[in-house]
Amino acid sequence: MPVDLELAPKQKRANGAPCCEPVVYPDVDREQALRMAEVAKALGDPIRLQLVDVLRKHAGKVCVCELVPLFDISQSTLSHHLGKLRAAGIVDSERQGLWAYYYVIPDALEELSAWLS
Amino acid sequence: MPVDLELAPKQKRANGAPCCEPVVYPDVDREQALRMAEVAKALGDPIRLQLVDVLRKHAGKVCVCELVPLFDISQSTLSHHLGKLRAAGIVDSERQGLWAYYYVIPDALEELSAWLS
DNA sequence: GTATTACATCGACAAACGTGAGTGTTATTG
DNA sequence: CAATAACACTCACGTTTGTCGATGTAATAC
Repeated sequence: MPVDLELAPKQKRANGAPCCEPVVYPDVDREQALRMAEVAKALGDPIRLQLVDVLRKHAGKVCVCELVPLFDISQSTLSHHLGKLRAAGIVDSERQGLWAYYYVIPDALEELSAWLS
Repeated sequence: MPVDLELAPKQKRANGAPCCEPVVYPDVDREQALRMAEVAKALGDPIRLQLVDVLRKHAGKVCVCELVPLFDISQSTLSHHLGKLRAAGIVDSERQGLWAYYYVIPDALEELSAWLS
């Protein structure tokens, strides 16, 4: 919201004097920021974002062989993206014979989602 | 939610036959994915995430000179991060004499936030 | 006018990234 | 058994990233 608080009428500080006193501080500490940024970074690729979208909407376990034809990338690149999502703690997978099934880890997106709301 | 739908009992496809028919599709189209991934990517760095946190919570325009002492990075690096946030359409700035004031663009995070919820 | 401050931009660097071709591993089919 | 499918992993590549020091630009203070 463009509240347009008073823009503190600053003055150039005297030689060597400290600049503006900071009057605002982050509510989110470094630890939280690291966790949420890791999740956001993993979502920061359109293919990975669509992957998560598919997995979330399906709300079950999806075979990689169903994901491959949805995207215009090679199988190895898709595997790489799934690996990134797993490394970020967003998804996990389960082997079943020849097939691998991926699913979204419940609550993995919650902290970021809550912060954004 | 770990609904654990039936894991379709796949069978190895015959030589040359198409693999699994995809039964799931993304709800989010390519355009949306590109927009949201751009925002997520910009939030995918802990310093930028904290920057956005400060600017959002303050709900007004914040002078760069107040932001610099909050983080353990050089002024030029901070400027670089603010530039990235601006390029992603998350923040904008306003010059006032020697000082620059940054603020979050209303609704810039809305699409991503809604998708995550 | 001169000195100095606030901020953005440039140049450089190592590290990480997205991508595909190729390879390896394991399981299934026949 | 042999052939082959599904998937992850390795290697190589060009691109992007985060970082800092140095420089540029514009405005203020004296």
